[in-house]
Amino acid sequence: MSEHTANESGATVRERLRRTAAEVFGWSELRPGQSAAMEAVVQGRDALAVMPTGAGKSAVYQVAGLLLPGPTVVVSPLIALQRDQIAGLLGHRLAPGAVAVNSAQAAGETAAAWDAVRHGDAEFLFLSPEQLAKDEVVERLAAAGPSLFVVDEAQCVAAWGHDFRPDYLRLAQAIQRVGRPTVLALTATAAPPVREEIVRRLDMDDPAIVAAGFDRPNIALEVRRFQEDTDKRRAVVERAAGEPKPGIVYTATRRDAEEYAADLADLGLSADAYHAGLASGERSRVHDAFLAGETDVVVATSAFGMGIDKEDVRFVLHASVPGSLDAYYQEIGRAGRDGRPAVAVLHYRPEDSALQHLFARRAPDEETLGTVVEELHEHGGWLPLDDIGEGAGLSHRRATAAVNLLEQAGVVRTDEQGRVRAVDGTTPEDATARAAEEALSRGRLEQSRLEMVLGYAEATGCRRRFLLGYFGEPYEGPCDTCDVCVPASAPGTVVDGVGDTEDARPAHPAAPTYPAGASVRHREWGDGTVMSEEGDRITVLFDSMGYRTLSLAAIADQELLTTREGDKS
DNA sequence: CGTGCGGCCAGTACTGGCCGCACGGTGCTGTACT
Repeated sequence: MSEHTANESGATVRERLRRTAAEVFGWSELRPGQSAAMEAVVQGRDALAVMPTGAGKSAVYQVAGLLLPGPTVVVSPLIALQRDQIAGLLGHRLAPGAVAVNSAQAAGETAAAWDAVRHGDAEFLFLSPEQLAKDEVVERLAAAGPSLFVVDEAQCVAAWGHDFRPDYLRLAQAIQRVGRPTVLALTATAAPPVREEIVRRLDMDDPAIVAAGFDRPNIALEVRRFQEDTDKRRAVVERAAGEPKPGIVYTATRRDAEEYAADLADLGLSADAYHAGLASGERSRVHDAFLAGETDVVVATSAFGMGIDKEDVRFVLHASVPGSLDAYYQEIGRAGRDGRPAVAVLHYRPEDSALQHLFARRAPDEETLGTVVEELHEHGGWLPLDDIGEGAGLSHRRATAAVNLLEQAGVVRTDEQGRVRAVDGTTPEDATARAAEEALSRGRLEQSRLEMVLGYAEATGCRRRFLLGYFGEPYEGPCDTCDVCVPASAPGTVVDGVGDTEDARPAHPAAPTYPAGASVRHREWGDGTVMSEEGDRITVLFDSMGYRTLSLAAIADQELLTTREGDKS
């Protein structure tokens, strides 16, 4: 970053951003969230922007990247998303070059991309986190001197980094190695603890946090509870058939996706299944047909979603509970982007949460952990990550996941060259035990996230208030567009003066309350932050225990909670 | 943790029920073959 940008006044920066947005991209005005995030990064400050899709997240790095001297690196989880972003950029006549480096393109294309970056012909370089695990890629990038490092879909850091795509948890090291450019993390959905985790994992420095409003008032919220699996299935199919099209049905398993799609097709609807087990050709066909408006319903696992930029989705049904409200809000957020009425219905059977429990609690692979620990202690010095577990035949992914866990447990360190070693004074037994404890604590947090989903499903108060509270947004309610505020028996025919409505609202007791955002301390569970208040219960996010719901009566009786003065940082 | 499927038995000629076991989600990558 040059002196000249660092010394600019906010007003001058705002003006330059405004001009660039207008001249290069043709955007006549910037939204408050967009310009706040742009201003921060142009002035060299890290930023995390939590903005709903459609609020123009990409514009933040597109405009800011142009005002900073070096190239902009954009880490994106899917190659298809990288393509979309590049196509979007190249669509603007005056926009600078944008290239990608990934395994799906020919070697010649990759070589040309690096040339363009080296010669300053490409302002934007798109990469997966896995690319940054390669020394060669890191070295080339470092030589290009990037000024801005963007992590798009940053919720992936928290959601995928721990086991599925462990290179997400090594981005912080990669950022250091390419010269520590300013870091910009972008996501559509992230509850406060997820934001905190993104900031911590990317090692962001006092970031500006820009969070636009979460509420999507045109999406009606509904939960239906079932005892029997067959009743639930019938309800899902009937609902999907009955609602205006197009829509998405989310299932927990690939098999369910296939079965529901077949059931809907039997009713004469154009319905496609979508999941990661399909051939890639079929996946693109389903994806493209849906975007083109040729499909009534896509029935999918969580594989379907990122990159679905479709305005007129009228419903998102869940045939089974998702693993977190973060995932849930992300998925239902694909409905009603045109601002017209849409509906999100969660079909809930308590038994269905078993699968998500399993995913949340999955223990780390102890054998891999043992192998990695042994290797590091035997070697003693700094070891390139890819050499670890090589003899034992561990995949890059498994070895990286184990190293990440050990690093989080504080028994392993990484140097400037991306090599790792055991921290002095730790024994192998110690290392394994602490890593296991770390994994256990993470499992507890994951489980508490699932508990919040069940809390939402069984909420007796306004669902919108519950959801928004989870994302740290105070909301009074009633919303008049959820099944609690407007009972389903009389849709659209709410009569004024119905006695129940008044009674359903929480009383306002004279006793001390715990407003959302208050810092509290529990006798046993330590420090936490109040997330939401519903009726006679509050939900608190504890630093070490995850989410817990407490009854106000029990708190009062046993003097469980004290309010902490001031705020933790 | 819950579900579905294959195997088995019982004991009747087609089906029904029980037991035990395997399986369950998300994508990048590089390499070996056609």
